[in-house]
Amino acid sequence: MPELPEVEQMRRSLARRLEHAHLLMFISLRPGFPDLTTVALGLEAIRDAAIRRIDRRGKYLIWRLDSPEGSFALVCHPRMTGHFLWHDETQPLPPHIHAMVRILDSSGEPGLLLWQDVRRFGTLELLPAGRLETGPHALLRLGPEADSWRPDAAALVRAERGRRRSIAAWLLDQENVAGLGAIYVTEALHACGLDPATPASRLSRPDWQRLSAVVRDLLRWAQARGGSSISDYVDSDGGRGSFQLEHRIYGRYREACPDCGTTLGRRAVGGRHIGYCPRCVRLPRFRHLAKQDDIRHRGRIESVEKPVCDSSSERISPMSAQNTSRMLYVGGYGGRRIDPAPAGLVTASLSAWSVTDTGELTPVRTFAGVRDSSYVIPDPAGDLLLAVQESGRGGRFLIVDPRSDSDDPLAAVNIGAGGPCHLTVHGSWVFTANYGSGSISCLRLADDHRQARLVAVIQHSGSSANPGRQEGPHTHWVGIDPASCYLYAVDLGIDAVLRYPLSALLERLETLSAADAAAPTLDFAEVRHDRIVFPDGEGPRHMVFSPDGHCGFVVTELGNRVFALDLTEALPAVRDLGLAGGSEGEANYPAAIRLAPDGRHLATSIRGSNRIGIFVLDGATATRIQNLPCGGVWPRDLFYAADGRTLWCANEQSHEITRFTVAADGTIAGGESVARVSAPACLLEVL
DNA sequence: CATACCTCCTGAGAGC
DNA sequence: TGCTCTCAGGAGGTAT
Ligand SMILES: [Zn+2]
Repeated sequence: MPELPEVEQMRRSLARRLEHAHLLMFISLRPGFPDLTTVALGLEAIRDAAIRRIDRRGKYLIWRLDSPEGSFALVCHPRMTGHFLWHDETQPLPPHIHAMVRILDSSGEPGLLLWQDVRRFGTLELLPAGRLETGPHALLRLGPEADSWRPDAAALVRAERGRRRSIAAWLLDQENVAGLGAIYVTEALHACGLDPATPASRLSRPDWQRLSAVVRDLLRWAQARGGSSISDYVDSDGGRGSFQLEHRIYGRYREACPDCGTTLGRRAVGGRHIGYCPRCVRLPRFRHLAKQDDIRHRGRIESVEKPVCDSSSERISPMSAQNTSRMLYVGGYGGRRIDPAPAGLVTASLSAWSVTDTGELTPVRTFAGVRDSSYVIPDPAGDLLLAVQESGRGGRFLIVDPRSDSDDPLAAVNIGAGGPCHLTVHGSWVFTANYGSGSISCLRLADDHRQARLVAVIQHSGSSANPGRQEGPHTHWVGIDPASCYLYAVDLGIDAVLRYPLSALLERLETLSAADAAAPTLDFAEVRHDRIVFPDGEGPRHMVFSPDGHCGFVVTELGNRVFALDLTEALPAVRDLGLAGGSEGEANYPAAIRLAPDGRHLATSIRGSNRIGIFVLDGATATRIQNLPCGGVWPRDLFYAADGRTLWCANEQSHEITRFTVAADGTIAGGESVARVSAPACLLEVL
């Protein structure tokens, strides 16, 4: 199975129990496999082998063993199907087990580990530690680890000159980069718009830089997801990865390209196939095939040498922030949701754009140290930005100084929960909505707001009607009403808006904060709140308040509706105001709902049919007056400029910002693409 | 030498 | 149903 992320997952899983364990016996079950016999005999001669560490190099797993006879390395290569699994001896032995390892773990418990390898290509060998550093082993010839591959691009251009092999063959050669295989080569090449058959010698210096950056990001992202689990592959603890759900090209031969719809093809490389999209490739196999009109028609870049912005580039243009009064910040998943990269595409997860009087956007800078910022808000107390970072396991709260020369946030604070997607601030308190964990993290800002500390996590629980999306709580939005009476939390997973009386909550948090102990997790049942219940399966997502704070409007992601909440009631009921946008019968997943600065209109973004709905407010009700195409694909967020004349739309899947002009009657027009930025997820315009 | 092809295996799924 | 065919997370060996 495994490529680097999967072998790394195997390593982590094995290390949990094997590190500091003792290897008691290695039993070969196949007398006919000479390699296994050799390992068994070798280990028989070593008494009392302590397992110091489990390492990984490329796709090799290395058990580091210490014994009175010296140090040894058990070097394992899983090839296609080899892997270890823990065995319960009361159960029958699974098929294709070729060896067993008896151990005594650090707590004195015996364990039996099986080596299973259906196709028998995997290898196990025992080497004296010295031979790892010197011998002729292939392990010694491996190139740099793919997840930290930072090549000297100029040297590669020089080295490849005059050679003919394809870039796919080059990447698969473990002596160039270690750890890549068919999956990640396929995905990385598509992300770079490279045909697998392109000769490696055709790559320019920026091409190599971009390719290596994409490879690093891809592998790190895949590792955070536990790798790819195809068919029934599991790690030694039975765990599955989830990156296979994000394969865009691999395993989709003859299906439609997720980026352009063209039927995917494949190229034979080294006896197997690497998929690709014939239309998305920007660098064809041979230069003479690149017809100018074809390239123009496709809107792709004119020259491969044209510099491409990636997340490691510091400044996009030297223009400084203080020259312009309006600034649009775009947050999102720029580092990882990758694309065939048209010219001018900004791939940062947080970027700043100056807004001219005519509404044009000019990139000012990126923040390379910020990853996956799913939501960004201003700190009302100063000039800082507050954001949440939706990273693999533990989410983070970020404080960013947009004026700083540094690309790194001032602070990145663990929020004790996963998948944050929204946040709000009230004085020195920050609350994050954690979609992944279904919780609210409460953090206290330091006096200068340049640092923060996690004080408590309020954990929701429950589920609702949609088995795929509502198997548990998924807190999607948090906010405080204009009168500062309640902290509202919209939970998509349990079909409810919860409102926590703010003064009581803050009092409790202040007490916890003063105690200066580790942040506790509070069951939401133990924190006073009202529960505003939605119809089953609606999946409430985002909310806005009417200007007087008496009324709330909630858009539901699963039901595609807008609901009104009369917040002056002791227990508000929800009132259905109709479709958020699009049409009945379409698959629509609304994302944003925003109040226009005139206080009389609402805008909704409709993912699916890619529309924007405009509502006119009339007291506690709202009526939809427009249902327009958003100009892009998958409108994830909207933002009204402060003067109310412009509405920005972040199109996550077409990687662009579209712009609408807002008339005095609240209707919008336009939808032209004004900026290319990869996977935008949130917008914030400040003056 | 660099590069393309073949091989070592078993099982799953498609097509007939 | 069963049969044949192709393909699968890899890499080492062998012809050109
Ligand atoms: Zn395509």
